[in-house]
Amino acid sequence: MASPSIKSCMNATCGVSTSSSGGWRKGWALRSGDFATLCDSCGSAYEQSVFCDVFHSEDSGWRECTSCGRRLHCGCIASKSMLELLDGGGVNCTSCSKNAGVNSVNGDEKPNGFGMSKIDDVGELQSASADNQLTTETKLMQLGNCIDRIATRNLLQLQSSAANGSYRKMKQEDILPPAGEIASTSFCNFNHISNVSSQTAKPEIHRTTAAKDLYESLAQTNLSISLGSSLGNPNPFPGVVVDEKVLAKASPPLQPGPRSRHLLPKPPKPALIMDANAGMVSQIRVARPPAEGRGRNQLLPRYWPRITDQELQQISGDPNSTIVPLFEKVLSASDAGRIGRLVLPKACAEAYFPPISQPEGLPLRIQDVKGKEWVFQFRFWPNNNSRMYVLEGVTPCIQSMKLQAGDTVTFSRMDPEGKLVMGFRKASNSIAMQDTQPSAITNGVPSSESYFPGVFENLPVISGYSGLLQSLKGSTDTHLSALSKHLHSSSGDISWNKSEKQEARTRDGLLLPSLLAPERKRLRNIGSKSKRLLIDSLDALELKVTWEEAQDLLRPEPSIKPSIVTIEDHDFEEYEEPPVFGKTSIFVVRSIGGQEQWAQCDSCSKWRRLPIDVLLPPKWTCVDNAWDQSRCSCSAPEELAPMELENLQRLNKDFKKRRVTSSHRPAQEDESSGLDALANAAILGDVGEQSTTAVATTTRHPRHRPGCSCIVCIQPPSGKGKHKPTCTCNVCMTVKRRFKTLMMRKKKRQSEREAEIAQRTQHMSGPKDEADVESSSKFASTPMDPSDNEARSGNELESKSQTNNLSNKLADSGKGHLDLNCHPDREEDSQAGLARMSMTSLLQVASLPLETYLKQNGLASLSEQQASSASHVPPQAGENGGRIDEDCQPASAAQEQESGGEVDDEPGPDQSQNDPI
DNA sequence: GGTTTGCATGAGGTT
DNA sequence: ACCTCATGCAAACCC
Repeated sequence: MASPSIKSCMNATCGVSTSSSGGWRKGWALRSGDFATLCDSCGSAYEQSVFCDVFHSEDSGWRECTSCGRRLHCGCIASKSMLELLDGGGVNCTSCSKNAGVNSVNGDEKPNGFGMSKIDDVGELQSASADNQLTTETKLMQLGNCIDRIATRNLLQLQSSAANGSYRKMKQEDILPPAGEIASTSFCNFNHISNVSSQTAKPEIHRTTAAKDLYESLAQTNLSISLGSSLGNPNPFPGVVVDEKVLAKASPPLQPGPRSRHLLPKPPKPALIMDANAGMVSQIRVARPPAEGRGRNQLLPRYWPRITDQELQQISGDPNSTIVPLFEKVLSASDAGRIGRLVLPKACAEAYFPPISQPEGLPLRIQDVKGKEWVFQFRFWPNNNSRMYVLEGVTPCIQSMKLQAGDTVTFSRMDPEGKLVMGFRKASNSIAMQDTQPSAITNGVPSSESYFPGVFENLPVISGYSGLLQSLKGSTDTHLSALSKHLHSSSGDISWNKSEKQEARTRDGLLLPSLLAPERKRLRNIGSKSKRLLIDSLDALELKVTWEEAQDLLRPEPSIKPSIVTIEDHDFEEYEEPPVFGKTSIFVVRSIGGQEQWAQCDSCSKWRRLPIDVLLPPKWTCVDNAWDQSRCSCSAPEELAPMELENLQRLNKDFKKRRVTSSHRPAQEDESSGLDALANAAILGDVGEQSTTAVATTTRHPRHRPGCSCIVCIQPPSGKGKHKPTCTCNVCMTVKRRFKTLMMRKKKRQSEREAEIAQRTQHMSGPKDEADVESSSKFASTPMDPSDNEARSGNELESKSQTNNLSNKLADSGKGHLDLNCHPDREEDSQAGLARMSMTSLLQVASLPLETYLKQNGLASLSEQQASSASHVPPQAGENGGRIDEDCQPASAAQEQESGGEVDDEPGPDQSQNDPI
């Protein structure tokens, strides 16, 4: 009961002195029942020496009457009005009107061990009185509870203050009471539990609901706790608004005091249930110092559970169960991997999980939010002079929760039962964002992603919490995710992420500024520790997508011509200026009309023809069409003929589709891009006017515009080389065609020669067109850059020259370009200078003759095919036999064309595709 | 050959 | 300087 104001740890090696101001002792945790005291610093227990004079302790959200031992949940009980805090640190229950005396601790506390002793009725009142009956363990737990309560009280106070609008900027760290304080309490429970061996949680207890509730409550609890603790206010009154001053003062003391070393043998303590301060629903996610646990002090802020008060509140919806947030951890790649091992923070493991002396550890039963119980092997590995704790067999659980690296797993304890509850929070972007922004406030609600502890540190706490949603990505979401459901419903402000919905995460958290600080720290820690995660998670994907998209929009300055650099016989474009962003457009090359650029209005979606050298801004509408007054309004009809429009749209659609797909199958898609360009070009040509060629935008490298057929762009990405037999990417198609072509050629060589001759003859007339086409195709190929578009299709060489500008392209028309596509094998093909023909020529050929050819051969469908899949390989390989060569060689193309049907047919669309060879 | 298990290593963080 | 923990690695184990 009454105790000296100052006590020193009797452990000679510790000697930590603590003062009991207002009944609050720093560095000491009360153990239940026996009145033993644990030194938060060294973990030593002194059963006889130190008595806690103040038993008024209140776990967050819970208050215990020091007189009658009744426990009141502020959430369910109207609150503070029901309680009366005593200066001495005691709490009086207004219902009994008894003075809080010293008594305290007695049994009221509910032992929470892990499933150990349950004090069932946590509900409103628990009679501590029963204490007598309580076993020592129970008592211990109670003690722990007491401690927790104390912490709670502080928290409550803080909360109340917050509620009152007296928010203060507080850094969690500062504000939060030393984890130890709180932790110790809960801590006790765990230990206690462990000792008891009743680790296994008791299944019966309210699972699902409880879990959810718990989570929520936890969140709240934590918050409250953190607050309270942080405050460290001696102020007993929860309801009382705490002055900033007080808080400030409090905070220091509260701050984590000496950390006990894990190594120190700490007596198992019963985990205390942190009662959520129901009354205070804070939506803010706060890193809450662990309520109990011997090692709570030791816990790094990053492991502090971050649960919003709301969450906790909701979780604790069931008055009978209290959720005590224990700790959380951001899953690392290893944790989320298939190994099935979840590395537990040592401090957390030792503080909240049953003590284990053998590496084998013991099975730990943990219930997930859904109420499903999982059994993990809690064990450790000797590591240097320390231990590495792990939970084994977590894969199923993690998978069921769909967790991945970067997501956060939260461990809480459901008090009455002492059952361990596992929650999670989707990190999604969070990780990546951690360091980044505080932002992400959607509709006033910060996205979980935005949860950045650090960010908000300085922010004033909003009384309602609701206002502040900070997304600590990791933190909040985790617990919340589980609770999210409740939260959503309950508080519109905060949307908890359901594990499944990443979206949710964004909103979950409201962080108290004060708490935020710790989070920040935590974030820092996390960031540093899991840098990989940043990239691994969804973020990476997002980034990738963004990048791809960006690529599409990257284009060289229209007015800038690249310089051609030849490296190992390959020409590459070099631009002095960096690429610029612009709206994706489609370039169409018309044999007759030259090149055209088409862009779709962002407003009416109509396609408008633009000068080829125009570079559109990301957002472009008809109104911006300064080049065609007749179509500078969305009301103006579309210029394209139905067929053309259809093709154009199809092309565009394909392109987009490809892009999307590419994101998932980068390798293939990318590869095909160049070919596709040709295909597209061919398609357009087919459709609209035979001569038109459109090239879808694709770009693998910022400097290689869409349509670029350089070896870099055409090559499959390194490491991706595996293409399924059914792969229809341009590369594969090309290869196939080549093969067929070769075969075909061998068979028909002679006959083909003749045919070639004939074709060439035909071609003769075509060359001009080709030239146009080539040039055009180049443009076309590069949607982005008219100039650049060397036909993706193929020839880089040509493309090189072509790449430059349209003009250049035109001029170049593939002369002297090396055809990378050419097969060394195909000596034949390459033989004639035909090889040099280049993709461009192929394109040309393809575009014009192809159609005819296709029609002749019934290939008309090609265009369609292309439409369906630009990369589609023409089934008509047979015919293509010659074609294959085409791909490789311009010559072949010529041949094909010449051959008339053969070459042309495939070439049609395919050719374009093939061209890339 | 693939997976699991246990330990070792070392970067990063904390004291 | 020390501690924690994510990850790598190899032996053991399993299919």
